[in-house]
Amino acid sequence: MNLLPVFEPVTADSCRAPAGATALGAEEAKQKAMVFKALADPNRLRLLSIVKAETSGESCVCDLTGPLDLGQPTVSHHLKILVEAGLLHREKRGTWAYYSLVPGALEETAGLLASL
Amino acid sequence: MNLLPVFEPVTADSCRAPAGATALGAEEAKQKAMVFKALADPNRLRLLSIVKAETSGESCVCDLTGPLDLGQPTVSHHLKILVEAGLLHREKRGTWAYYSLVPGALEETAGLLASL
DNA sequence: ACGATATATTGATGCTTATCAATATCGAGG
DNA sequence: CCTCGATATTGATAAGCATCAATATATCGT
Repeated sequence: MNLLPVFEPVTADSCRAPAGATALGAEEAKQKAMVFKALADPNRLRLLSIVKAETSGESCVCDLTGPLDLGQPTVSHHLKILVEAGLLHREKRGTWAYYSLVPGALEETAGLLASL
Repeated sequence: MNLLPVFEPVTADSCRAPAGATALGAEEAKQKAMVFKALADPNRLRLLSIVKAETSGESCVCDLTGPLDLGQPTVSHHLKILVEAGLLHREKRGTWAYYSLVPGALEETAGLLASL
């Protein structure tokens, strides 16, 4: 699952074109909404924040389960969503899984707002 | 409902402080998540896009119901959510309701990502 | 090979949300 | 005042989501 630009054939079924012709297409909107959906949970925002604050650039799940008041499976679930949204990168080394910010992902997401 | 900075007393119930001490607090995370929740729907993104694309800076509901494949009450509901998130401004003139982008709101939201 | 530890997956449950149909409200014009 | 048109609200329903308990998987140390 990637977030590369998706070119969408302008489905010309819209009744009229009241200056909204250049607006976001349905498919494109769905893609962008997926990223914001990943951000639309307080615990996931905190996860991102913790990973970002880590000086080493990466955190293992054991470091993330404590600060949040959540069980380990739930944290694992949230991390998966963040990875699938393209915001976090997961690397497994031995028994541990290390999560790090995908470089530029937050900036790119901020850009989604500007290009609405 | 505003989005001004909220100062939260660091609830010192976290077991340890593994460099995550400076991370997002629970209350602050909930506030930010609320804004992203408003953006986490394809149709709401399209609504924002249409309003933004309008040269006059504002759109009435009748202009917004057409392009989206949704009924009028649903569009009204989505617009309300965007207003409550501080992203859209609503002004009623006569029978019509005009929606416009809150100046700087999108940029401020983008800033939320940078300040994670 | 075995037990211990870290993480992921599954299944279930309660809560939230997107949507619509029906109705209410509110302003304009006759 | 009454009707019409535009928007909002309510109630209901179905889909989605966050969470947990239990279990599975995988890796390390002995």
